[in-house]
Amino acid sequence: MEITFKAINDPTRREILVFLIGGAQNAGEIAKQFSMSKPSISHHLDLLKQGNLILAEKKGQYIIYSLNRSGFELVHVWFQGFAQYFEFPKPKIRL
Amino acid sequence: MEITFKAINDPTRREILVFLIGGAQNAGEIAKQFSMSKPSISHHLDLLKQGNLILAEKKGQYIIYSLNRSGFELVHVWFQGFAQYFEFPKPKIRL
DNA sequence: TAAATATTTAAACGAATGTCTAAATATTTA
DNA sequence: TAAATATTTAGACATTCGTTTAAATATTTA
Repeated sequence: MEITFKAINDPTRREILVFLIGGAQNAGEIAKQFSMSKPSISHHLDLLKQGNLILAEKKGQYIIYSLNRSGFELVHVWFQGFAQYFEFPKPKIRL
Repeated sequence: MEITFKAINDPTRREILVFLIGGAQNAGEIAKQFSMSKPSISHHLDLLKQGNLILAEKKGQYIIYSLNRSGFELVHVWFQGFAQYFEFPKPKIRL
């Protein structure tokens, strides 16, 4: 849990997560989105992976990254206690 | 947003938040929960306040801290995008 | 008004973090 | 097999972070 919150703490890593909502991407494509060296992005990807927020799958010489449900679920569960405290309004329409 | 995620990143601060689910408390009572100096707790409370996760209200010589909806809402909204990504499609009802 | 209580502010310091460049590893292509 | 491509690992360095003790501020009580 500690590592998951830590992973979410950095703005670049949050941007990577949002970027991956659009679909899985290899490391190079992810790095292109940022004005930062590839090793830095690689390091961020590693932390996101450690926090179970992304999955890495090797495909030839590429590594494809995608969102990982389990990290998000962990944070979601933590927040549930507060959601109940505040009684966030439930959507009236089931989509 | 940056400061809100930062505030949530520290384990002591997360414990303070959980503690406050039980109800508002003054700084001294909060500090009692931790084996840490009062100035450290004071600093953590300051960061939580900056992140709009808690409210501070002066009551005589005490300062009463309570959970603040707005910080939690901000994080909640951020997570909504991912919740949608992971959610299984709901069956459509034929009318 | 002086002392006691509650809390914060200030200054210092080691540990953790994010970034870079250079080098290493793995895979594909010529 | 050698060169090119994709990505990571290693090492260095400045900045940020969490903690402490000491001092300051504010309020209440005797």
